[in-house]
Amino acid sequence: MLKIGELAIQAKVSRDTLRFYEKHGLIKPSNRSDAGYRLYSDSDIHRISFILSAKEVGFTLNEIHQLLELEVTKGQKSCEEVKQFVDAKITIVNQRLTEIKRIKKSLQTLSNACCGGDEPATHCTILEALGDQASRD
Amino acid sequence: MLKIGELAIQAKVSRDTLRFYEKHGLIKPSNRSDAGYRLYSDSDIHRISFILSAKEVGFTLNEIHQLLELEVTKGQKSCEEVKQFVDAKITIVNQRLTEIKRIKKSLQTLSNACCGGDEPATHCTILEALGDQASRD
DNA sequence: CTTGACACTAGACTATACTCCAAGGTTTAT
DNA sequence: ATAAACCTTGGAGTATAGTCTAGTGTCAAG
Repeated sequence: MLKIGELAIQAKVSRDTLRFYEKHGLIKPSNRSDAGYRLYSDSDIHRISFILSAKEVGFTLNEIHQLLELEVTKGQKSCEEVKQFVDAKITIVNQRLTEIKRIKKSLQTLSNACCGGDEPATHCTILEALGDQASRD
Repeated sequence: MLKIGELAIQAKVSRDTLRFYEKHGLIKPSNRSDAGYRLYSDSDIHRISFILSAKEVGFTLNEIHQLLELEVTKGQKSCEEVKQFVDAKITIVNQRLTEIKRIKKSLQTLSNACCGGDEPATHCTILEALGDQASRD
């Protein structure tokens, strides 16, 4: 059982963020101490790690909440409903994946094409680097 | 030369968003009509498309501004400086790429593993799906 | 047995990225 | 020539995701 400060360190977020996530239904302490202190289990570290990953990938806390809710609605939602919801998310993730690869490529073009030595960056613009790809649209 | 409403349609953003981006230095109309109307060139469509892509990938408007600024600082920043800045962004993009693949995989696990027919989604939780991967950390 | 580090709640404040509104001027189609 | 549809600015309002403060309570070490 971890107190909020301990979990905060493990999960690399602030205590306030943990309380904020709780207020918005994303996490819930396993129980409370006599004094009312939140007590978390180790599995909460993974839960928060998931929240942070999903956030990084561009999901809002609301969407993440829905994803985590799938756990809670056990037996209430039919499998097909869950599948449809998740498949919709996969579509979004795929789009984002395409987009991020495009950006990565142009950043790499920019990084590679621009330097020989300490020359001024006369031709270094992302839009030029991206231009190679834009013409492929 | 496009008026703001025309550009808005082409770039699939609102007029307000275009004015907002201008206020924050991300775009600038090529010139103004006699009446003070903003007039944009076709290249602005690509610029906005870049902004939207970069945003989707998780860059803030501030970071995007910096990326676009590389164009403006021609000859003032040495190539090495630009390269370092861009390489730092590539590192971030790579991290995000890893993260998004991880999430995608667990969403797919969730989608595949959970359904045979209309069974209740008893074992459908992302955290379980993610667990397979978490154990590989 | 008190001091310092930590916990609690409630609510105010911040940053980011829009989005909407008011009050007016311009353009265009009928 | 007039109404609809567009443009202008400035400023207010919204949603998201925290972050900070105040006032108070708890616990562990010296």
